[in-house]
Amino acid sequence: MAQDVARRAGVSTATVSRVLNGSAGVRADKRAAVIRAAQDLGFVANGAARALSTRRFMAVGAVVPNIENEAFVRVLSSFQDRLRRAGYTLVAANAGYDLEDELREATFLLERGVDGLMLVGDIHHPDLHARIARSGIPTVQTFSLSRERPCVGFDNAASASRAANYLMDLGHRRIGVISGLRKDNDRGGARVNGIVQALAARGLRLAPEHDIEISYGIGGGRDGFRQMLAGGEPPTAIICGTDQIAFGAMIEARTRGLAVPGDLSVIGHNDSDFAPFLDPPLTTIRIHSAEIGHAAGDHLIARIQGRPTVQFTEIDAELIVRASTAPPAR
Amino acid sequence: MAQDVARRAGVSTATVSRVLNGSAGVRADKRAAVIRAAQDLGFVANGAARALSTRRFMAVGAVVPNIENEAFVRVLSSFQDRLRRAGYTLVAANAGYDLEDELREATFLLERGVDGLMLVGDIHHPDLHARIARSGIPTVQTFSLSRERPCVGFDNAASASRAANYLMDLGHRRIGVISGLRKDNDRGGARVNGIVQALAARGLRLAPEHDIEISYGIGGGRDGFRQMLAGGEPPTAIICGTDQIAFGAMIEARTRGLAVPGDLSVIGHNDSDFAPFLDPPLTTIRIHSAEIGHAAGDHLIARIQGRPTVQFTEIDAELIVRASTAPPAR
DNA sequence: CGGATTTTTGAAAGCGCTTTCAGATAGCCA
DNA sequence: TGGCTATCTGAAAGCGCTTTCAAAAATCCG
Repeated sequence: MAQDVARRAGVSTATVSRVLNGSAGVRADKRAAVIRAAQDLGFVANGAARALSTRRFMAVGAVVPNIENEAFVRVLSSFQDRLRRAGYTLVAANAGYDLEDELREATFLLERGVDGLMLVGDIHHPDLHARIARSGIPTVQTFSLSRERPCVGFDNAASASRAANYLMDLGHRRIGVISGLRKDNDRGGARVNGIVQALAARGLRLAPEHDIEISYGIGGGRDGFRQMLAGGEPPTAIICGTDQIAFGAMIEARTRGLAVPGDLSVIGHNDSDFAPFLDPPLTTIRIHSAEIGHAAGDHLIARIQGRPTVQFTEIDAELIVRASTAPPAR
Repeated sequence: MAQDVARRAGVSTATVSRVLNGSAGVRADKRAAVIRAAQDLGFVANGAARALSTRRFMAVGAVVPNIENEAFVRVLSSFQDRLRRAGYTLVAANAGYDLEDELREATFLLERGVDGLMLVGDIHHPDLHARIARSGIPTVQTFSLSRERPCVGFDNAASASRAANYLMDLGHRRIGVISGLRKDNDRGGARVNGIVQALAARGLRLAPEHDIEISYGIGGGRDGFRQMLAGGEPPTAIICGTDQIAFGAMIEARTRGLAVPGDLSVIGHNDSDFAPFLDPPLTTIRIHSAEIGHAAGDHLIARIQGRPTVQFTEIDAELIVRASTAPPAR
């Protein structure tokens, strides 16, 4: 098809290619002729041929645990933003919190052809890195930090610790945790660990009946808190893995006649859209999704283009204090 | 690289290709040898070469107004589900409710190489269809119906009408609308039209001060309702373009001392996760996102593979009645 | 104005697969 | 076992670009 353009413009395909790729060294009149011809014909280069020839796919893959999860979507969106600017396409895939599936999806992307890959978290299928290494493309890990591999993320343990310390500073001693499923999820695990450590540092511990693991969502939060109440003395404060879980827990608390924050302080994670509008407005740990996505995108593009990069980027999470937390009742 | 496998297996690349693509007619022992060799070498076919050779990209594009919008994400997710089953990759792009941007993104996908394209809604840049036609790939329109082009969607006007009729059956006479921005958005427009028609059918009209257009989100909903109250006699019921808007309106109503549904009935759109958990639980129009995505995916795959399809698929939206609607106060 | 440079240009060689087509093998039956 | 099919297999021709390399054209300079 570049043939057609070449014929119409009275030049060779080599010149067509040069013009369309903006390389210098084409006389102005020929350049104009090519552009005209391409326009007239509505020429659209064949991406596969170009990719085959240049050995560049102009595409970057991303494998996230759940495309429907707000936190990941926000990061993907800002990630894509940066890719597009550099002329790259984002191809996103769903791993569904399962290492086998993640491996399968990543392999699929590798086969399809991508120039770089974004992954979430630290825990992967044992074969994943070998396979990526073999393909020779750069990778960036997001949402959690790593010493071994390039990453853009935050210290999940530290930010959860901060939340726990904040609650303890308010005077809470019985603190509970409702997290999403932690199997194959280093972020969730790290958060709980951070909380456990913070508690330990002040001589407290996370009671097993206050350590609840449920599936994500508002319904999960309700179930989780119900479960927690079933286990003896209730906590005076809880830290939830997401704002949805926190929302569910607050609903359940209200149903049980517990006032938030009077009888129960609640902290969420992610600062979802609705968090400031809950009743009471939810204290939560805000992840700077846009910055993570931008940094990850910039990093990957730079690596693909062979520019120097930093391997470790920490984007601090932030505790947003609203009205769902208060000192415990006397 | 298929070279390497061929050499190692002691066959030609033709046979390697045959084995790896599952085509019949390869003797069992050679087949096994090829599979072994491929495995040993960790062979991953070059997608570009394959695409160039087969003239198939094994990718499908989708351009949605906003990747961060729950309704679109859910459809994309189920759409992708079907594509993956058929071995296709989804490449999604953001149009941001702007026709120029949509055109640009669609063109980008076309260049990159996709075998099919999913679009949202009926209103597009005048050049879009010409460009798609030239590329010769099948397209499917989602979220709204069309007589001209293959589509999978629902009748936005009819479902909004249904909501209005339901409110009128409850006895409401002053009904307001808070919609998202309607510029270049046929769905929003159709919904308002549906409501206007339903009202007209019963001799009512939508007062201009009760027809509010705001940007999406909870904050938008609050602002919208505040604006509506500023315009004279308040409505006894409102229909909102999304559940987020409805949520915002409910918050604003409560702030103003209006009880829901006592003083104000509220209906949302989309049946978001949180809708059943609001206080009171939100009556809303549920869009069967998963079915839309599946149907759109199946349709496109069938077209790509040259199988017969139906051109018009209506997936009915459904009014989910919860507690945010009631007869108006006397 | 002729020769030395510099700038442009096109022919042709890939890129790594798939697929056709004809030849090689294997299988079958008399 | 020979002759004839039915199966398999590999050589080679693309797929539609990019890019190298050498030749052609334009420009420069003494």
